[in-house]
Amino acid sequence: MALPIRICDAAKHVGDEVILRGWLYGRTDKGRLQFLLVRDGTGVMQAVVLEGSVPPEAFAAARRVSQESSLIVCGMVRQDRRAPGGYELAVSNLEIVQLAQEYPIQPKEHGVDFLMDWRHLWIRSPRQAAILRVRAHIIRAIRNWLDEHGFVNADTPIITPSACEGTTTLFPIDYFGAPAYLTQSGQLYNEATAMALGKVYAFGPTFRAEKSKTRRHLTEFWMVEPEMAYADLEENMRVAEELVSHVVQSTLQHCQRELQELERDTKPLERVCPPFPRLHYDEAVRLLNEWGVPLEWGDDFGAPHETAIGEHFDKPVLVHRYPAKVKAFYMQPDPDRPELSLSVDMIAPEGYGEIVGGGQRIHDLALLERRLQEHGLPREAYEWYLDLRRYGSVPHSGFGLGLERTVAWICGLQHIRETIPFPRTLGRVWP
RNA sequence: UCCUCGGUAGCUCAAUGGUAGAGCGGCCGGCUGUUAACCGGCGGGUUGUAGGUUCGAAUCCUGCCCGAGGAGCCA
Repeated sequence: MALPIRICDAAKHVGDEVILRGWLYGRTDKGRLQFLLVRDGTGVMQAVVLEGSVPPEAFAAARRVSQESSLIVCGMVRQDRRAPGGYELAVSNLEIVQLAQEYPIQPKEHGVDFLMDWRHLWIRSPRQAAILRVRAHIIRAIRNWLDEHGFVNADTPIITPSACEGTTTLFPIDYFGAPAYLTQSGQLYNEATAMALGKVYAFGPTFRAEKSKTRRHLTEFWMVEPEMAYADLEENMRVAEELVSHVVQSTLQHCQRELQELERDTKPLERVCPPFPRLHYDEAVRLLNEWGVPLEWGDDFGAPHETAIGEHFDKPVLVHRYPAKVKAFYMQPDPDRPELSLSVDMIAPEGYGEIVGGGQRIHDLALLERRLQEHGLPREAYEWYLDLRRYGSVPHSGFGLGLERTVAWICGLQHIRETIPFPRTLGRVWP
């Protein structure tokens, strides 16, 4: 009896009578011979329908089935080097589930705006589906590594009460008449859960109302944010490089088919293993000026600086000890040079920019209070955060890894908007 | 917010002040090995929008709208 199979398992069923349930991706009409490209979410397979080998009504269906119609196809799997992918289905019967209307997306070049308007259908294309499968694997790899290394998943709220660092980059919402905001980071809460559980991570969406219009920005994106009690900057960097290396190697191992579909050159990814180069901020400034990308000591990196650093190394680079004034208020100062912070950014190779930002947090109550004041932040909003320094404070560190930037890098994509099923960017909240 | 480029058929584009076109998709017909097939036929337009210049504007000028790339911004 014929059994339903998934196209990704077709090679295991050569000679078997099977059932494919999917959608018509494409076709070639040769008259008495119909080549139907059927996709089922796991892959695409050619189904060959020959007049006379199927009931007349099934052949009629094969002739009129339109792109993206849903259909169920029965037949025998056979190996044939003429078939895309090497396997095809010799069809014995076929049934249209729903005959699709004229499909707007053709298998050819389209403009970005057009495709984004049809994003709910665009994700059916093999390339977009491959990206989403890689994204899913990367999420799994991140969770697996953290779970296996003693981190407890403790998610932080998406609705937050106060505008901690100014309201311009926050999306305000009406919380039963009171102002509230969508989170831009779970970090402050992670520090609380880390004091409760030792090593934790939050993994969820974050929101930034920045008017950024670049290939690296979304207004809604996902971050994984590990936080560790009793960890210093060095341990933080070790965890970041091991996590990123694991994610890359695991993706190479499990997503060969997808990376091939994306035509990703995997050689640069194969090199991604510990240790990553570590670059002191002082040294980074010196090198950038040497390379002709001027940067004054004390300034933060812009896109050209990140690109230059990424281009000069064949692994992600850990840039550490940025000047305190370009980093957040809670960054622990370098004990030897208080004008520097114990901060770290990881810059991905191949021009993909910053994928990790983090550092060691201030654990001293008095210093943290002083920093809040210096940054002009409302103390009342941070009382609970200051409590973490009143009740068993310890040195601690953590970082945030941007999921979409990581997916874009590993997949080798030109734009971050393809890394999430329904991207939210400046000027697009639809569909 | 700034800079640059763009907006013509469902899609991808052409027409460089003088009759708005092609390819693809769709529809009809043909073909037993196609690979974004091929061959023949058929439909498809308020040239983003509002003004201006001109005998005449898709084309030149101005405002606005929308989009793309980049910058700034971005724990």
